[in-house]
Amino acid sequence: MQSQDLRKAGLKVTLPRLKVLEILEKAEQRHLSAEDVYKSLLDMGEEIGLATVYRVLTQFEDAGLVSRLSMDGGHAIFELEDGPHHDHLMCVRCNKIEEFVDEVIEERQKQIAKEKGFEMTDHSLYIYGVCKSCQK
Amino acid sequence: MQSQDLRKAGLKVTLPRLKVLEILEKAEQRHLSAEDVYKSLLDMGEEIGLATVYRVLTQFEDAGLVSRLSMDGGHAIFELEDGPHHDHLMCVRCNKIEEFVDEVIEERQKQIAKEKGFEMTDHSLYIYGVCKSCQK
DNA sequence: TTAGCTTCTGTAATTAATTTTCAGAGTGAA
DNA sequence: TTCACTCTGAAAATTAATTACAGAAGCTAA
Repeated sequence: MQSQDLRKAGLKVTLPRLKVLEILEKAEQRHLSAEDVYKSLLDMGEEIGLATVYRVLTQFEDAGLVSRLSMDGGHAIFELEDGPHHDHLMCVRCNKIEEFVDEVIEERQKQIAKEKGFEMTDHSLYIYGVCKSCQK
Repeated sequence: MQSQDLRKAGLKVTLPRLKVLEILEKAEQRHLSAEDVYKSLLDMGEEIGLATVYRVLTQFEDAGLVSRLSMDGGHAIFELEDGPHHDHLMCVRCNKIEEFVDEVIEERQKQIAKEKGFEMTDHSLYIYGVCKSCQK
């Protein structure tokens, strides 16, 4: 029940928030820009302003429901925070994003932070390349 | 001689370009935003427009003299391309950036790209945390 | 060194993504 | 159901970065 997720996050249950959450959950591609979400809403016949989409996504981010990834070119994409931590592989041709989990790298990063005297709070790793289907 | 670097990059030798290059080379912190560079120019008494700074940095990037890093918050910082490839450790308090090189991670990344059928072209890794001097 | 073609530069306007303002509408605790 | 407080939409504002344009260098060749 999505309404519960919203309430748990300290957010009132409103139509825009329910719809945005629904889109994030049902999207076949897990990584969406604010614009993508906005377009999906229009496709669903929902009249929700772009400013509201941004607002809702930011609230979800603050609530830990989604995470924001800053892309090159100065725009952001959002993904639902379910499952465990993962990193990203991104195709430089079609912009498709794949996820992966790797313990070796996770471990090594902690190690490096420690060596440098950092108290690690987070990290972000992107591998860029040409995906299988774009290699033809 | 900096003029040589510019000419080699196919860029005419002009005052703005020389000055920007000089700042990138002499800065005590290797990671500067366009705004930072602009302010440094003003401090040096150079009357160079911000648009020119952006233009010059972009040209340097195209020429491979500097690389552009997209930060959270949608702005970019630039660093001089000397030395070997490295990744970044960033303090979430003071925004200071440290660099590190790690073969284990480099190797593992190639491995992962291969497993996923990607032809890896690049990657970017940021470890975020609180640096030693901010931990007090 | 000078002529002159080409590439720069500064100023101001423009773009793109995102955020904010403000007044009216909706939500939900009592 | 009431009512305070939060939310929303539309439009304006902000921020980072890019672009247009006309005048100002740089630099190759003579």
